[in-house]
Amino acid sequence: MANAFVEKLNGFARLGEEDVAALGAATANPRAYAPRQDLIREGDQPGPVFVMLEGWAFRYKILPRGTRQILAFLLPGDACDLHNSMLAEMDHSIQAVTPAKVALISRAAMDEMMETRAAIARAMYISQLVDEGILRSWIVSMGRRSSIERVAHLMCELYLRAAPVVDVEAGHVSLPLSQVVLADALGMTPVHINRVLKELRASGAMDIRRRSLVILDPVRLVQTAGFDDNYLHRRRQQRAKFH
Amino acid sequence: MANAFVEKLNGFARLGEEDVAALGAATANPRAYAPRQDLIREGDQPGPVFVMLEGWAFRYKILPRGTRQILAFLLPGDACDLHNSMLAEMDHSIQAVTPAKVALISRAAMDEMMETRAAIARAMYISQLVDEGILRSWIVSMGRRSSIERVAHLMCELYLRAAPVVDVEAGHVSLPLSQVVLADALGMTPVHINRVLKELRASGAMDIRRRSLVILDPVRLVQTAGFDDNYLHRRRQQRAKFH
DNA sequence: CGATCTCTTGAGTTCCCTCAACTTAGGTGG
DNA sequence: CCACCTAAGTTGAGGGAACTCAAGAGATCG
Repeated sequence: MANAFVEKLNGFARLGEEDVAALGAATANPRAYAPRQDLIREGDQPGPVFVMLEGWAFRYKILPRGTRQILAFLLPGDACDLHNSMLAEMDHSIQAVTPAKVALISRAAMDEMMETRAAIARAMYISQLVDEGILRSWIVSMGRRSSIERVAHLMCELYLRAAPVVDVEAGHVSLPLSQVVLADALGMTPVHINRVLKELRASGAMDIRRRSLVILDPVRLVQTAGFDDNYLHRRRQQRAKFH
Repeated sequence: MANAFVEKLNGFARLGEEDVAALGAATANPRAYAPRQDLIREGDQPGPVFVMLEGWAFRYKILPRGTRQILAFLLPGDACDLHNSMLAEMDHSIQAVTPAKVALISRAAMDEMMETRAAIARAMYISQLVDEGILRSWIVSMGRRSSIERVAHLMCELYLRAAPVVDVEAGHVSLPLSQVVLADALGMTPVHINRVLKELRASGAMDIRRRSLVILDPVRLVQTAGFDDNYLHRRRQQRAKFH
């Protein structure tokens, strides 16, 4: 398979050879970003579509008081909002977590692909709907789940999203997120995240060590999270399973 | 102006006469919904695009434990996800708050409009981006704002969104949301919402009486909310001001 | 091999929740 | 038009989840 982007889109709509070729060409010259480097900042004028080929990134926003809220994680294969360039300015920033390779597809090239390649267009739209579903699931988590449920839920989400695109062996997936990052994503403090992780570890459900996530007891984890994968709309996909 | 939908889209892209006519035709036969009636339920197969012409609704999700999280408010002029019909099933439900008039635009009719009417397509895409921005701002609120900031922020958002489409006189706008609904939207309990509203009332920033929102001190409200309207992307719009 | 970031643990505090009772408003039928 | 009924709003008291502050241990890197 050419790259994570192609792989992901192919999970949403059956791509033909020409589609794959077009996507391959569009992502042929990725740009490298260092950890903590911003791909784009709040207030910037949106330009090309970003496509993560390697590495992780996140969308985030800094509040007046200096606190940070992470809004989404971008994994290999994920693309940033298709039509963003229609807006006058970004309302949030995007930053690399790990060293990352990111393809920049110009507005014109993207438009052309969307017009001439129906399968790609379809896959991109579905992908965007899924991203929105994830946003909504985060709102649900923050609003109505306890901290332990919230952490467990995010781990379920990230496991299922990461499994198809990174090296994974039986419930073991690399998770390059510090506790500070997790805290800012889940609306908690790093101190409390630490205690929750300890608790999840103690319960035997999962373990996070050296930046990798090991799901020891999938059933228990899904149960404590109250996790239902319907919002990821993985019908057509080579669904990763919990173990 | 024909209706709230036309008015809203015209705020995002300059519509021509033919565009307005096409939108008018597409929304000519709205369906009526009663308060608490679901427009569509989680698990249903998505069909036509919903367009709110009159009344308020919200997206929501019920958790296994029976708690509810509201994910977004739909005001007159708002449309539900353009490409939703590509998904196999809804991952959340939508319910009317007030008596509502809702146009149902079939997938085919919508596709045709998007293809032939560039201004409409552009406005719809921008509208969707703004909706996503609102989702993200809710995540920020839930994650990093105190309860009083959260309430104040939602009031700012709803005031600016409602002002263009409903009867409003100098900081006074009708707000048909019970405290239970507000609580489920903000991830709090009705009891606490009540106390926060009392506090906001006492501070002189705003008042909610008989289902209407009165913004008494816009500056103070915006300040306590830490509100910045950039995420609503109202550049081209007949921007409602706070008073 | 010091400097810095990340993680861990403890102690005390606060914000928001739970439970419970009461008041007010709105709507319906007698 | 009032009597009743139910939904919505209000207030108090007590408890608990998560926060703040603080300090030390463990990694990671130039």
